[in-house]
Amino acid sequence: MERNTRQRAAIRDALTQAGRPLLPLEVLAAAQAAVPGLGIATVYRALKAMVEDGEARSVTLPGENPRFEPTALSHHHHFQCRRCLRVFDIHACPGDLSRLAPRGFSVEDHELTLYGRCRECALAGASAARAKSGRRR
Amino acid sequence: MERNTRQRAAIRDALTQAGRPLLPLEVLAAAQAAVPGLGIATVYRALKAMVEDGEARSVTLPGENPRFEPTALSHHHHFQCRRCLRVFDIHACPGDLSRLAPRGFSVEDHELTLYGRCRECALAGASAARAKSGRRR
DNA sequence: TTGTATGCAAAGCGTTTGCAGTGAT
DNA sequence: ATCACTGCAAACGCTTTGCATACAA
Repeated sequence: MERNTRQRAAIRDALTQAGRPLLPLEVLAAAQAAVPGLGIATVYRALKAMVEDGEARSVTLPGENPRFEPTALSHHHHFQCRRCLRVFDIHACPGDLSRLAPRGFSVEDHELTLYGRCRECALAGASAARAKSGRRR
Repeated sequence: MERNTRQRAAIRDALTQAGRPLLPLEVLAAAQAAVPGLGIATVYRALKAMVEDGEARSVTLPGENPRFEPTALSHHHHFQCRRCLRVFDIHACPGDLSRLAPRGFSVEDHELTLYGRCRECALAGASAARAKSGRRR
């Protein structure tokens, strides 16, 4: 039977309060605020258990280690900024994509990641370009 | 300057002839047909160089190690079968997705993965009740 | 009391790197 | 003759696991 420990509560809270997918080390850091002695192995074990229970899922972007997020979130996608590398949740969806698959294939699910610049980095890049070229937008 | 060695030729051939993204170990196995003594470190180094040259790119699916494919392929996406876990190329694209991003965000690119059943596994699943004859590969 | 959960340290695994020898130019 | 490339093995970083202890139930 599964037990309610301070550690698991802290880990669960860290995930739900983040608002973005977290790396195991980020979960550790956040949860250690509530449980100082928390070890990384416990984080991995708890995350694994939560994924198996369908309580959490992992999100893996190319070249990055897996991040974790609560499954409770409604269907959504991700945006990674190529400048600051942060990952954002996107609460929009292209909808049904089954028409893209070859005939005979059945599509059950999809995952979409957008790449580009987040608002902050788009502004930073724009002003950098302005300064460099000596022109204004 | 970059040199043309048997090893790199074999690795490049393995990638271009596969028709699907390959794991480093799969590249090694395929390329060893041409260069028996080939080492895994050489594969990693060659793949890294090819990615930096824009000749190849890596594809990472959740819970899987990175796979590699030639960049020469036109823009496409991937389909992973949840039964046989094989990854297929999809030569279709939902098109412009910039409307999905929050305001202020600029979208430069996107990556899409569909999940479901490939043709074979869809058929196998349908007949699984009467015969346990599901074949992979 | 019973047995799961925890923390620590060691082990695993995929990937990277140092080094001396090899081979393309 | 250079000097990038290669193979081997050691090193690395992230993740998992073995084990003795702590603590929910």
